[in-house]
Amino acid sequence: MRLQPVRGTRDILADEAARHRRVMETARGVALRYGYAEISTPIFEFTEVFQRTLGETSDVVTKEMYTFVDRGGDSITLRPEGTAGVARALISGGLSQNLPLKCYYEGPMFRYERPQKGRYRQFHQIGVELLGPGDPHADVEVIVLAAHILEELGLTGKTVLELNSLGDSESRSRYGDVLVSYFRDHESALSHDSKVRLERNPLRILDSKDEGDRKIVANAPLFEESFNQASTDFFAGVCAGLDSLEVAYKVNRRLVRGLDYYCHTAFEFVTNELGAQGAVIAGGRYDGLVEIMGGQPTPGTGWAGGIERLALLLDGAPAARRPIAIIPVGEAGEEPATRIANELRHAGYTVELGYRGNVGRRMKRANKLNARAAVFLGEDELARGEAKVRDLDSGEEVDVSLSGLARALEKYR
RNA sequence: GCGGGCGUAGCUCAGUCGGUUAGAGCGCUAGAUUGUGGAUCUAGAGGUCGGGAGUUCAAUCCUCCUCGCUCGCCCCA
Repeated sequence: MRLQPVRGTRDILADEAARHRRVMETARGVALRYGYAEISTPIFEFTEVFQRTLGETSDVVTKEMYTFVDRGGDSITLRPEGTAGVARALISGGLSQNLPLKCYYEGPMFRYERPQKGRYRQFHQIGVELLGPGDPHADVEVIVLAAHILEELGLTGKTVLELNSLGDSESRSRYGDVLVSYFRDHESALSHDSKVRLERNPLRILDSKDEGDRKIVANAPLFEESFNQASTDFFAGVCAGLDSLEVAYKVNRRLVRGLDYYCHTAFEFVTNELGAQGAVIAGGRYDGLVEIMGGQPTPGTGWAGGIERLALLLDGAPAARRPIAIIPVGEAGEEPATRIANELRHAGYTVELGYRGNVGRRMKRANKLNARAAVFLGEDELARGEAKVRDLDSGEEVDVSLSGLARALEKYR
């Protein structure tokens, strides 16, 4: 038996768990204020759900999916991202009768990749989807929502919003042709990786990190040169919306999307503090997705954020609550201790009850847990129906009647 | 999937140019203190030196394989 977590998975405990929770609670709270309702889709779906929507040639499909055949003979895949499941729910749950659908989700995703800092095989995402509206206001809303979450997490200064447009499907496809023919002329000078991209995903050449590629890319035709009027107007609308709300962004004409269903808006909130894993929140518009899955054509826009990556940017763990330590003194205190701890917990206190050792040991433990106060239950006090309460910051001690204990501890809550 | 670096106690790390019982600090357990914390002193527990194979009289150290971590590439949150 191998006593280690599977590669790319890990146990998340204590401080790190607290940071994750802070990311999720902050995101959920902000999303609710924007009218987004929580949705929880299954963490596995029929394989086709992801195969169809992610595009047969994307890396996610060809080499990164956790796929297996279940006992009923169906091909099942652990979700590598959240959008496809939401789109599937929209169709199979009849939610398209009640558009717009505004939802927030959080939970684990799975990709079979080589782990790195901020990248795991089981990782966790928060995300929102806005299905129905096909106009730039919707894109502005989800971007502003993301910016708002980062603001509440105190990460505005550590991230930059990069923005681009891929144009509508007509413009994107025209641009694809122009781009492929340009790169064909320079094919011999392209890196090996980019020669492969040229066949499978030419847009990806634009954000290649290879020096030689970058020189060729510098003179490549730009997206907007292939835009029709509608695409130009759409992007202008998004920019205007962000401007009016004073959300800072940087247009990055090389920003593209790996997944096939994106159109128009593409954006990423990036940081330079996580090495190669710069993107902490990324998303865009995916008007063709629902139709590809067999539903009525439904525009959509949204994003996903990496909880691990966001948590890594957070400064410290949120302060743990300071408990009240209950300390039985001698045999006589043992039974009352559990009873009083129970009462105080029901009264809403965070209570720590040591399990063994003399008073000195228990005090050391209380101190290590950063307890705010200690309640001593000794034979003498109990005989009088009292307990001794010690303020662990000041060292001050007072005797308090057991019946008034909960009230007396109010200032240490 | 490709390339580089690294795996010695719970944590951070020494160390052995191949040689007997592998060390430190912190942490942990206990005592000094059977009714009072943070300090101090004392004692103790804790290691298949990541795993396997090879070379050798002898391997934690050298070689190979493997697992894991890490950085970069691919791709992506």
